[in-house]
Amino acid sequence: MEPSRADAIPNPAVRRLSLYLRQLEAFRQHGRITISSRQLGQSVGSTDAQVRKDLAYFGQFGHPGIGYRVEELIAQVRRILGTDRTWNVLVAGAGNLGRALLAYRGFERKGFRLVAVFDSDPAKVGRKQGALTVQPMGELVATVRRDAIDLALLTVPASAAQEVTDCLVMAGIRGILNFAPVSIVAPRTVAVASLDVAVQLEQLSFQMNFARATRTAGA
Amino acid sequence: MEPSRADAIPNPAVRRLSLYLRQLEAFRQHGRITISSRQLGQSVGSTDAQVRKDLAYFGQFGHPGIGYRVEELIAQVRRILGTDRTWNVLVAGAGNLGRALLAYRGFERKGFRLVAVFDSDPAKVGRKQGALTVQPMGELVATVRRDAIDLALLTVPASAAQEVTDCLVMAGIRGILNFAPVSIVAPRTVAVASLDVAVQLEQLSFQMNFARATRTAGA
DNA sequence: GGATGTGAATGCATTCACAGCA
DNA sequence: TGCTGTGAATGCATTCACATCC
Repeated sequence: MEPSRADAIPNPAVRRLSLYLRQLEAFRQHGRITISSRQLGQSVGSTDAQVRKDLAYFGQFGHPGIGYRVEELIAQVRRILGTDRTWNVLVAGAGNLGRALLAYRGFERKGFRLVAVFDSDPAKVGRKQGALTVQPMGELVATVRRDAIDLALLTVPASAAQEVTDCLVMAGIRGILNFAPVSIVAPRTVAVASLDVAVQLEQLSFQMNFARATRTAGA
Repeated sequence: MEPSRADAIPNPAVRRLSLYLRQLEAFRQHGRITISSRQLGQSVGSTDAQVRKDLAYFGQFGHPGIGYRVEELIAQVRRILGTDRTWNVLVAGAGNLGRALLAYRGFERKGFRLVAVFDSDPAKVGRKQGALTVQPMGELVATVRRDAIDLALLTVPASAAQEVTDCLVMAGIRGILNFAPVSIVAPRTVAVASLDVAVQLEQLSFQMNFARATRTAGA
């Protein structure tokens, strides 16, 4: 079905897939039934050829003369990204950011369910955080296993990031989204992505100096 | 000094510059005086040649036989990124995320000072948020001018993102970091970067399906 | 010896442009 | 006619490898 060798697929293409999906969902909400590669590309600041090429890495989803059927393409892209299922996610770190993420009700619709929250601070353990209760780190392994948790949002302070990462890896987590402003190291069997606000601000700062705004394509 | 045409500089190089800076600050904290391109590259998961090439776009900062002086290179990179000064930043949207960002004390050190917060909800206006008081949107123009604010963190719901963006642009903001899970459009004179948690989770999801973890280089 | 800086070579990603289908 | 899918051509970014300097 898909090319079995994922390294044949340009990484930038996968990033754009997420953006296409976001736009497609917006188009669906507006009642669009079909959409051309040109329109989809324009909506994410890209070209028609780019859209077609990106999608073609994974199969033939379009209909010549018509374009792409919105509903159908959403399903395909979700399947490709692996969000045609629900991933269970934990939050490591019940600070301001962790709590803000827990309160956000938009992940479920995207295929991610926040099912647990952990903190090493005894003062925070036991507190209710929405529907969830903050658990001590000691329960990590058991909870990950019991609730079949695959992903972690790492929202601890920079100083604790690596230590907690190691715990997550031990517990069997397979993917980590790191919000701490440090690099973390994990075995290559564990997927890691990072999201550092300061880094993005620096990119903006640079763009503002050289007015040639090259527009950082969404992340 | 720098090449005057910023489009001669690969965009990925600028992104890596931020990561180098983060590592350099860590090395400084550990007391390192000099560092080689190899060591710096390794610390961000890159190669020595890549580091040298990236830096060489902006000048000659190294010392053959020695490497780079940490303190000196930090200063240079900050100058390149434009964070050798302090940018005044506002937060648009005093929801959970906005408040979490306001509470974070790490931006100042990086050259970004959060100086104002706005919300359209009358119930939130007037509330204290740390040192700041939530202001109504109507005061946007005046405050941006008075406090010389250049950058905005956009933390409003998706449904309001475009409308508030338009207000920010009107008020004279020159850069926007968008946390809402939608594309926003702004004049090309305004720098825009986006930071969508769901998008990053999707990238992780993809990586986890094709175990060939290509490791999303920090953002 | 141990580093940098940099042209040249390679490898990727994007764009072009067109055959083919509805 | 309108649109996709795709080889071929282009353009960018990364890597190599070496002259150069402390």
